[in-house]
Amino acid sequence: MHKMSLDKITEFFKTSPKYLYKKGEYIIRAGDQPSGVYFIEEGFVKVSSLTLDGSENVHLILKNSEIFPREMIFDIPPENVSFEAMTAVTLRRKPKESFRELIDSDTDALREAFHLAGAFLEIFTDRIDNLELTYSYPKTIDRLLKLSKRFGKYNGNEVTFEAPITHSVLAASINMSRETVSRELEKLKRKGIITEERHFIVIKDYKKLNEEFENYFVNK
Amino acid sequence: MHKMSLDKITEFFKTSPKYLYKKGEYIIRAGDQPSGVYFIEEGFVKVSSLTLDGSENVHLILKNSEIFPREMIFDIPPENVSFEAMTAVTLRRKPKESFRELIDSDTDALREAFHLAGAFLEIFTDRIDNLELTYSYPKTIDRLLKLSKRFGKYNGNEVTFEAPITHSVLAASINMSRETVSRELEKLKRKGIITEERHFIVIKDYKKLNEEFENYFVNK
DNA sequence: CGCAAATTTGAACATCGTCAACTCTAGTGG
DNA sequence: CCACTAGAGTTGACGATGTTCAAATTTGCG
Repeated sequence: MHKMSLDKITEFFKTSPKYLYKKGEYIIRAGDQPSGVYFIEEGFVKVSSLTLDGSENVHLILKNSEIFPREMIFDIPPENVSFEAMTAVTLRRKPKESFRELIDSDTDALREAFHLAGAFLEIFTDRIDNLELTYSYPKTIDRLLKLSKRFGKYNGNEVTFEAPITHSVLAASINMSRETVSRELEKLKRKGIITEERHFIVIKDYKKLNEEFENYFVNK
Repeated sequence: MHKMSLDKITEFFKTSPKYLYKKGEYIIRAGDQPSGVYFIEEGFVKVSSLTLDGSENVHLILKNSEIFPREMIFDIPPENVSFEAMTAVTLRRKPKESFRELIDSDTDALREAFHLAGAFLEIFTDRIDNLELTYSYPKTIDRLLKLSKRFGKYNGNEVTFEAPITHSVLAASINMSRETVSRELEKLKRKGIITEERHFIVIKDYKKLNEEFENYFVNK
């Protein structure tokens, strides 16, 4: 997300007890009534739903300092999504009412929440841009570039992801089959642009990855 | 959008001069520096971009009481999109600075803007849900259902659209070819669920359209 | 070491996009 | 009021891309 600090919101959650989740555990199951607003102190949370034909659909991966579920923060209808710990996760939780109260009474907190909304809009815009691509190669590349922005640790031209992004999570987030993702990543590996280490994708040459995306459309 | 009133924001724009646009005219061209924040008093505005391979991509259709561009409202990077009048359009315009000033100084206005953000998030969520569908038939139906929500005038089980949605706009908003949209609409027409009158789509049986969507996945 | 999860690979198949030719509709001007 | 034109929609054939299914292989971790 952006540079702006979320001091008031972070502060607000500091006083509540910690909740620990193990990798793979559900925090909220689709359809269940959430017990409040959650603040991620540590770890990664996968937000996903099942499509009508039974396949998984990864909407978003949340990281530390982010809050969920969205319907508790904004005035929007509840979404039918699950929240699952992708790694060991530490959360703080507050009742919905007290969060609403915070942003109703504290203008700074409201301003932070407004800012958060902007950040979400940006994530969604990225996601839409991706879904609009039709070919699997640029689509996969685009995803890697966006994931870098959100989860990448840069080291010169090399980027490592701090979140455990498996092929199948990647596929479910861009509406492609796992097999196709594997095939496209394979192409990138052969070109020496990425490698994979213990199921963690490493971008060896970020600049070249970018070029690879742009060049794709030149010959088309 | 939602039930909440946008009194403060509407009020704010009331004092600025009117701008009139004819059907087909550009309000902001992609890449141009917007001259301020626009408020739609009357008409429909198409927000679109050109994809890298040259095809049009309709992001959103804006209607009266809505404001644009997004980067003037939220702290997000500018988008490379065009704003085009789909019908005759009446706008009001204010400088960016004075809008920022409004939401910085007036908590009610900030609250309205926050609410607006929630509404946009919902629109985007709908759009993502659609883009995630893989088959053209349910995808087309889903689009019609969402368009009803935003532009529909209900009359019992019949819905007419107030915005001029051509096949080609429909196609460009769900990432399908115009031809495929035509074919899918044709199926719906044959089933008596929709009709078309002077290039305006009319949903004859909203309930059945809904069922048609859900049933699609039953046999799959 | 052994199991489960993750990935790879190949082949057959289906869906949708593209192209091209055609039809229909609405709006314009003579 | 008719002819013309541009925009919009229809239809059919074809091919490309990605999904699906299945079987084999690799990796990670207890």
